[in-house]
Amino acid sequence: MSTRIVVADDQDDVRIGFRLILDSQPDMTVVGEAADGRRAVELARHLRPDVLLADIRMPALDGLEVTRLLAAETRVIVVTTFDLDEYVHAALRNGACGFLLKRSGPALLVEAVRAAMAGDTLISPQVTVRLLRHLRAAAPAPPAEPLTERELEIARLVAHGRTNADIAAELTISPGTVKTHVAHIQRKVGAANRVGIAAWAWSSGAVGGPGA
Amino acid sequence: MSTRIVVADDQDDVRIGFRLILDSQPDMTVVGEAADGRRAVELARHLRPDVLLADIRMPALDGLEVTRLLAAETRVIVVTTFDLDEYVHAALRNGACGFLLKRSGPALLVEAVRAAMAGDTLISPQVTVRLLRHLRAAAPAPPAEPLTERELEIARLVAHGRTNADIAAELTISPGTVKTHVAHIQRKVGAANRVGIAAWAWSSGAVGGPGA
DNA sequence: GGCCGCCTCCGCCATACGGGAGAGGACCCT
DNA sequence: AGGGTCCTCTCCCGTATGGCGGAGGCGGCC
Repeated sequence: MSTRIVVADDQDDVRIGFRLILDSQPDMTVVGEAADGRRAVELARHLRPDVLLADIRMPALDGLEVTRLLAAETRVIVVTTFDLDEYVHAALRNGACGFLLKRSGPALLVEAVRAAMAGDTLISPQVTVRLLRHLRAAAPAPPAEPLTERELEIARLVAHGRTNADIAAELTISPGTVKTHVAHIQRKVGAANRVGIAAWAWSSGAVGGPGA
Repeated sequence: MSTRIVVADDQDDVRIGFRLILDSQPDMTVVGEAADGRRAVELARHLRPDVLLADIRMPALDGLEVTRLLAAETRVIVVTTFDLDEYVHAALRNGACGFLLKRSGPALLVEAVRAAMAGDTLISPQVTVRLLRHLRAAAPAPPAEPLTERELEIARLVAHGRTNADIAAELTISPGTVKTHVAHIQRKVGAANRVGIAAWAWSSGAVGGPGA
């Protein structure tokens, strides 16, 4: 069974190029093309392809909107020429299963389709490097002094907005003890108040991020 | 000029496989192999390859440590069988230029090397999907009521640990006004206190995250 | 003109928080 | 046995915060 693909892009030559690349794969078939966003949605709903490749800049409906509308029913890979941060985030937030730059080359295009089929997400390396800037930026700001296990535990609770009394109850210790821990954490991470602890925890990945 | 590569992995067959794949590329040459981390560092410092492929689980020194030691001088792509979150973050934090699962296949291996050479970062699609979990999870939690511009501005400042007086000074308004805004924000996002606002802001992408 | 949302400001009061200092017990390592 | 780290708890005090209600000015919309 071949992977059925729809290509949506307002430029004829791009669609032709994609079709050429994908059809040359033994297990992939381009079953439809759309030149604007509205048509892309119609086509996807009608043909029910396994994967939709959607350009961002399209008439009628842009690729990000198309992604939002179709994410629940079709795997959408967003393709674009411009690696603007807003695009990447909007695309992934809207449920895209991949983000490709047109200049990434045929091999990655094919791999992105395979990844999407497997339920994974391939992002162009040029884009990934920008996505990770935040993560890298967070790295050089680890606490000068590392937190102990208990402190980390409390820091996480603080970061979720729990009060000292709250935390004390949860850990079955005295509120005073929580205050002591919080004070230590503040000193260690250089926070002026508990919100500073929250900011540190969220930005350094101690919570919320994959680290949680 | 061919891309010079060193492969570090304690399993013979893995090294052989990588060498086979990479040497079959016209523009890539494996110039050395190491079976443990210490040897990998020595080899990299001696041969000065363009790219080092490093397994995580190795004797003497694991791939994450190797990455940390060499990141400044060599492009390191971390390769592993296990897509544990801690691995990914540690690797990228330590300066890796790529993160590959061994089961990702030859095409991605080659692409990862090319990406590293171009200063980009390729991450296995299987891993990316986990990296993005929090980003996706953040989307379905928008505030029931949307914040006004002013409120969003203040929410961001709150999320960074600023006090009301602080914020008032920055925006040249009265501290009382800030309190009013904060109270409104709390009600809208359903936070019991200002740290709850911070948690909302960080997790929903209003600040810090890619959304900022 | 009237309605409404937004931003701005005011006061009062109870509570949570942050700073500082001190201290005992459990555990580990030397 | 002694030193170290970590967790636990206590007291005091000043400030920041959160909850309450009220109010005026401004701009857009009907």
